[in-house]
Amino acid sequence: MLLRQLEYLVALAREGHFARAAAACFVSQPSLSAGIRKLESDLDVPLVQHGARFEGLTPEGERVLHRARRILHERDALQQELAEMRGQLTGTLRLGAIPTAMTVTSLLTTQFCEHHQQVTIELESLSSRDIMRRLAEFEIDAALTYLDDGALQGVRKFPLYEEQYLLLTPGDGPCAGQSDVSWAQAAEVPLVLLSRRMRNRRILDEFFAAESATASPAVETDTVDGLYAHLASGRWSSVISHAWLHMFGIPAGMRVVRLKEPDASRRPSVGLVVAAHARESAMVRALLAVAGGAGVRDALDALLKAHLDS
Amino acid sequence: MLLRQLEYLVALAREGHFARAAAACFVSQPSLSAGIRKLESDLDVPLVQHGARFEGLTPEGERVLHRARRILHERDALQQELAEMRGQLTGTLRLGAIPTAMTVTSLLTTQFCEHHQQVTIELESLSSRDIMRRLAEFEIDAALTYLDDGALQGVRKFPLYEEQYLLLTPGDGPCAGQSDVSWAQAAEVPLVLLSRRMRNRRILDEFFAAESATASPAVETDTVDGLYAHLASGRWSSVISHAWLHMFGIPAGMRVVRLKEPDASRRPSVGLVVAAHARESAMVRALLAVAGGAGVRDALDALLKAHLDS
DNA sequence: ATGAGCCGATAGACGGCGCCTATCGGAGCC
DNA sequence: GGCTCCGATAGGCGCCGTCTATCGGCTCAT
Repeated sequence: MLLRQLEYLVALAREGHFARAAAACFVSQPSLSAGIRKLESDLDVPLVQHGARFEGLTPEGERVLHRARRILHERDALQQELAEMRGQLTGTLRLGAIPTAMTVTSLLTTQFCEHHQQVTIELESLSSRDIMRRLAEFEIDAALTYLDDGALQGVRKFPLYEEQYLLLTPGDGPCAGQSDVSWAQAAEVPLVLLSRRMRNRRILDEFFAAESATASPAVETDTVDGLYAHLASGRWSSVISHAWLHMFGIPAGMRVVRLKEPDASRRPSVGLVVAAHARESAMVRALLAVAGGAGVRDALDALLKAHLDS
Repeated sequence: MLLRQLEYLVALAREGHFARAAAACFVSQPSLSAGIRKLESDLDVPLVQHGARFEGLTPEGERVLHRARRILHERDALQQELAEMRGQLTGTLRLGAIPTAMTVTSLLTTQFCEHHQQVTIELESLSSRDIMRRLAEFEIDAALTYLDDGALQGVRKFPLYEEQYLLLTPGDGPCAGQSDVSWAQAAEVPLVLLSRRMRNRRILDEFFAAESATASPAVETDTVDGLYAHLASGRWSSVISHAWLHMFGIPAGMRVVRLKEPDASRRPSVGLVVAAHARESAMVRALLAVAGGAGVRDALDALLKAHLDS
């Protein structure tokens, strides 16, 4: 049994396609095919359902796949550990983030890159469900997401900040002059919001519902930049997270107004999650060290204060 | 990096000797040497301190060694898992036991062998410290030892029985007719006991001390069979665990007398320990399944009752 | 129905490297 | 100084992982 063959299996399961998996492994398609068959003969068990096309793994194949991921992860951790002993981390830090947390990743990555200049970072926008899957399959090292998600199991959580909400509204709009607005008020203005499929939106809807209001956005989109793109027209308002300020600031001609919180202690917590089994990865340890000292919460709070004062 | 090379490294660390490690891997000495050097060049780090003789691993080597053991263990677990899916476990169950628990292992192994006829069992007598080391280094799957040992860390415990103590004494001796004896009384008769280095003996000494008595054995030995060998002469008595009855029974011309317990709730607990990381090993799971249903405690209790009644 | 296109398996050749046996160089020891 | 033990080196063999080229079969559209 060769580690290479395990890589083939993992790639095949990921790509669901022999030729693409081979390309991902930088080998020819026959090589990958042969590797899989060799693995099958070594383990004396069929791993893939052989047919005209790729039709998934056998039950045994799934089990082997799981083990293979663990073995390969151990190997990667070994190499990272050695790199760490040499004084510098190398390789790739693979980060995921839900779209609404994407904006703050730079607060982490810039500091991380300063400390570990040999590391390249892969940052991917993912749904919270995908984050869990990718963590479990060793395909990302860590992710930024809401921490109060019931589906977060088998992970370790590291809070970074608590989300606060602002109404971003045209300077000449009805709410622009107020020091704060209620959620019910906000529901009355023309809105652009994220899609209902997204966790951020569902949180907002809960706040609206708490004041017996319902938001009826004119536009729904599934990315934060898509949302801002619409705001630029000056026709709409939106409810934004204070964490987004640091990325886009406040578009020209607009104002932010704080949304009255029914209960400040229930601000949704956003933070890093890492697989419970990744505790011993040098890369993850380095990330957590940076995250611990990054002062994300304070930086965002200061930014919020500055924007509200202006 | 090849799995084989990791095996070489583990073997080398274990044997402390290139030629012996090679023999353990069933390869020639140059092959093992080459494998180690290849591993060093692949990882680009020296792993062994190269000198005229083997002088230990480098710090990096120790780290790699640790990872190597984990990787190889994952591989073994994979193969066991497949064997389990085929309906029968194969391979080797590697068990350790402290000498005083050695006698009861057969209660587990016989049942285990019945359920899993393809599995061979390696049973080794080990000190409790060695048990911890071997578990950590993936060299044994599980072990029988005292569970109230402070050094038991990073393991999962599964109690099997609580040790009760008996005075095994010549039929014509002073205590033979009594229904029970105190520890102070027992300290007065000529004794054969286990060595002070052994945990069982230290437990006995605590019981003696609780009655302000001190045992002064005429003979100390470090194996249970060595102890029984002396008892055969009919000159000595000994304090035995009730678990030993099932192995040696009661030698001809001798009697067992129960030792009065100051506090029955403080009987030392004996059980299985497995490495915390071994939870997902098919072999370990099978062992625990057998151990759970073996009724070791009841079997030993019944045996004790039978011998005391006779 | 038939041909185009995609997918995975097969054939055959090349080359790396893991393994062997045989031997060497060096350290420690009577 | 010779003996012994240990690990490194030399050189050859053979397996197998890799490649390119091609085949067989399925799906789908014309």
